Amino acid sequence: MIKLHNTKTRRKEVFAPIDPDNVRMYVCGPTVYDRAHLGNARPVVVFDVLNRLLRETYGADHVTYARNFTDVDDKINKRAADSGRDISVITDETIQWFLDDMGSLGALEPDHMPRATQYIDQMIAMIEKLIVKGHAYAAEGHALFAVDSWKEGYGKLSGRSVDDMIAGARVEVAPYKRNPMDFVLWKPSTDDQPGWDSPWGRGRPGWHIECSAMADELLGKSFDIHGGGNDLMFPHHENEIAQSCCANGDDSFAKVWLHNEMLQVEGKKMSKSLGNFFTVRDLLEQGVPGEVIRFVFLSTHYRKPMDWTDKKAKEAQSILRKWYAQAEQALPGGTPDNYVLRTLADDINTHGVLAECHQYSHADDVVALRSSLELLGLMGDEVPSWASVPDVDLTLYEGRLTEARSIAMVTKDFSQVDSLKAAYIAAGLEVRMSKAGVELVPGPDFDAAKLEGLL
RNA sequence: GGCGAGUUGGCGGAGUGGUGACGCAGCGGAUUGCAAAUCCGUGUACACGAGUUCGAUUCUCGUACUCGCCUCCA
Repeated sequence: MIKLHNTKTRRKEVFAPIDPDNVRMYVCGPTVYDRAHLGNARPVVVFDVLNRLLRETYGADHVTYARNFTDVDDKINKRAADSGRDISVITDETIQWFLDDMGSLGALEPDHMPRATQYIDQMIAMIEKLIVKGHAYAAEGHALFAVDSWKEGYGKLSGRSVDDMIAGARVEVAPYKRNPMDFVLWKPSTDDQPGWDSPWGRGRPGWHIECSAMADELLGKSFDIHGGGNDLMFPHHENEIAQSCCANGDDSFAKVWLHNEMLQVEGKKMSKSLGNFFTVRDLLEQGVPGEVIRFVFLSTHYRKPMDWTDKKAKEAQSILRKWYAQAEQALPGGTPDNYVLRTLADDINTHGVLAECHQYSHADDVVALRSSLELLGLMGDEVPSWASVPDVDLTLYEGRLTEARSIAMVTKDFSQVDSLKAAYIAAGLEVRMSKAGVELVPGPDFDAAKLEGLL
């Protein structure tokens, strides 16, 4: 039994799919004009975990997950104009970057990854439908959604009314708008901007219509889950709902709305406008493994703000290193423990699963540990190379230290032992001495070159 | 100004109407030639005020503070 916090009702609800044989989820993807910053990655990881949970629960063949790429947008146009590069070159490149970076975080690719530019016809059709039904109108080359035509529904998701919003509105005041809150479905393009022919002239779609059109095309008029960052709640998701529900003529569209909280840096939201952002690629290049980033993300519940700190990353790295060494002893593909599944099913309580992993690790239950890590997407068929223990034969070095030690036991002069030990530690080895003998274990900073000449 | 989310021990961070996770760090001990690793033990934490209740950190209301959205943003 999966429970999810539905933004629409502001409550945690038991999730009951419309059709258990085809559970459908749509998540808002990126606008592709630049490398994804770390904040962009949070929803990707959150909904990747949910996707895995749904697949585990309903069967991998009974889940359809769609996430879009917005490849028509003024930010892209600006990037093209500034760099002199072709729009398609920029979007193709950025999409591949995104997939590579998110792949590094262990995110499975969705079943559908529609690009907005491939669904222009569907968008135009939906806008025409809205106009026919009196929910939209054409004006000066634009097509606009008329919020007054759906006053009873507009603003419900984000808990505001049309009248409230107009009071403190900071929206663009355009003479062709009937109501200041009306938003653009279609806008005219100049000759140097990308455009498509439409009943309202050559132009391009507004931002929100693509998600409505693509979700309709790929998932149907009603589907189960719609997700994204909570900064999209208004206006983006509100506008999507308005478009889809009015086009469909009922209150269909997504049943459950999920929103993840923002990622923060130094207590402030990471965002492009604040300039306090860094990319996933930056972190990977600094040597922070994708699994570590994922672990840090999963250690905070998705509906709470999360501060990214170096301390968390370091802690995550050493915990994962320890876990991988244990999990390696189990076979891949095990069935997740029931308790773990129940925990994760409780509104995606990833932290709870990690807490359970600590218990498994402590009890050395390598089978349960491995299946849990796999469920969270922290482990595949193999231990990540950064965490795997180097395959080196240290027998001779162990013998050398054992010998020095047994002599010292008699002479009580440990200087030779201490200097050997120091040299081994300097080479990144962990030195374990006990009555049973000497054991050397390569640590994260192991450097075989530093062992030369020590025999 | 409007709307929303949040406030848990040194830090991070779950959860619960009644015997108060877990991780990291700290402290004490075992172990060790000394260590490391490991193991055992250890913390009278739930912003404040009022209410409901036999009993609230957990429910309700209010106050303060923090954060987010209302403009491109995940």
